Amino acid sequence: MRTPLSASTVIADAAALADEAGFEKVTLSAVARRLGVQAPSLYSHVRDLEALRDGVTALALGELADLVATAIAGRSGLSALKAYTAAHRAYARESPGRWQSLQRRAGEAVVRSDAAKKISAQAPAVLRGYPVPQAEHVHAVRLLGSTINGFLALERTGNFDHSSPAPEASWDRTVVALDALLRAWPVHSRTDES
Amino acid sequence: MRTPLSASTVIADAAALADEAGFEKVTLSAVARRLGVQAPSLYSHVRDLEALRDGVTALALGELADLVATAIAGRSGLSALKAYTAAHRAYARESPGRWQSLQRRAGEAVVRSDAAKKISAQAPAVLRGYPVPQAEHVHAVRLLGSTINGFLALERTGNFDHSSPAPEASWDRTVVALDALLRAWPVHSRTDES
DNA sequence: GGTTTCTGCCTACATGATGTAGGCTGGGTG
DNA sequence: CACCCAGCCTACATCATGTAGGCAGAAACC
Repeated sequence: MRTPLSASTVIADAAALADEAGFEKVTLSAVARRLGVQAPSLYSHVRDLEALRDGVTALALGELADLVATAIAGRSGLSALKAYTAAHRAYARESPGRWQSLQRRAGEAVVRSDAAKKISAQAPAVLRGYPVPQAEHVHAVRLLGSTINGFLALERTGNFDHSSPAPEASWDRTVVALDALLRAWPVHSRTDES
Repeated sequence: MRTPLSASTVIADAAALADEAGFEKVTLSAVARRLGVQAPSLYSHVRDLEALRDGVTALALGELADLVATAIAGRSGLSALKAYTAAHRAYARESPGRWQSLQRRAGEAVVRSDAAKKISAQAPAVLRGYPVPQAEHVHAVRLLGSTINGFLALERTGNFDHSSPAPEASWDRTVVALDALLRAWPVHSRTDES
């Protein structure tokens, strides 16, 4: 073979396969076929199937972190929120398999990765433009993540296919609603009960 | 064997296996082992693996629809919203594998099932207690579903494990936030741009 | 009551996936 | 020039899906 395989080559090809056929179709034999080698050859570069999948997850995490970072740089408030959400949605649309790879419990190594740290610092950064008290940041971040990921997941699994209008409009409404929610957050930040 | 197998027996056992080991572990051979029969025997009751999984999804859809129906009966406003969300969360916690089976694109038969129709009528029912204009119902329903499913998915995949406090508190905040959002909805229902 | 039929699980098999063990080869190094 | 070893290979064990066809026992029919 011209260029020798490497862990990153294999993982990159797995990611491409995921985007084309869905993350659940990522298989050592399929990747081997695409690379024109025999399946056992891959085990020198990747420990096992789980490691391959985790590799794709780590790759996707890094890519998404970079995209979001560029998108929200120099923005705040609604502008930052729109950029943040749009970046997530764009990634989910353009790299569906990679995005899928993020919707699962990944190995410890991935969870501890720099990309993971970077990503989890981005939502709080967006929140800085809103009057959400520090103590409430966790909750706001979780709400934000839940809504965004949830919307993209439902859209992807076809949950919105049997009602009109197109998800597009609902997405815009959702972002605006989140903005309103964050701007009005103090209202809900009572410390007694919930 | 004492009692002969049937489609429902097989699917029920698959659902039990899903709750114990995760939906992705639902396999014809595993179910056959649990039932004490040989794998090919199952093909008389279930067309193939996809049909088995769809069966579990349909089962879960029906169970969840019933639980939610009981929960929201006779309630409205925040009370209905709390019941609606709590029922979803309880189902996700107590039947994790069945809940997982709902987070995927299911076959046409499942989508067209009565249970599916029933479920998709429940969120609009909760909305009746809120001043959301009819034309905006779709968007509100989608937002509601996105946030609830998204939260449960992130919680399940361990996204909240590395920050405190426990998801519990964020969940309550989220429900309250959704209530506030729905009560204030008219504010966002401008028809011009988004 | 005996024969027939049919239902429901069986064995046998083809295919394709994961993962292990160990062999072969060609390009870089003493 | 000989050696070595990195990197891919073949061979194999195991387990999953799905098909084909066999067999046995209970129900149905004469």
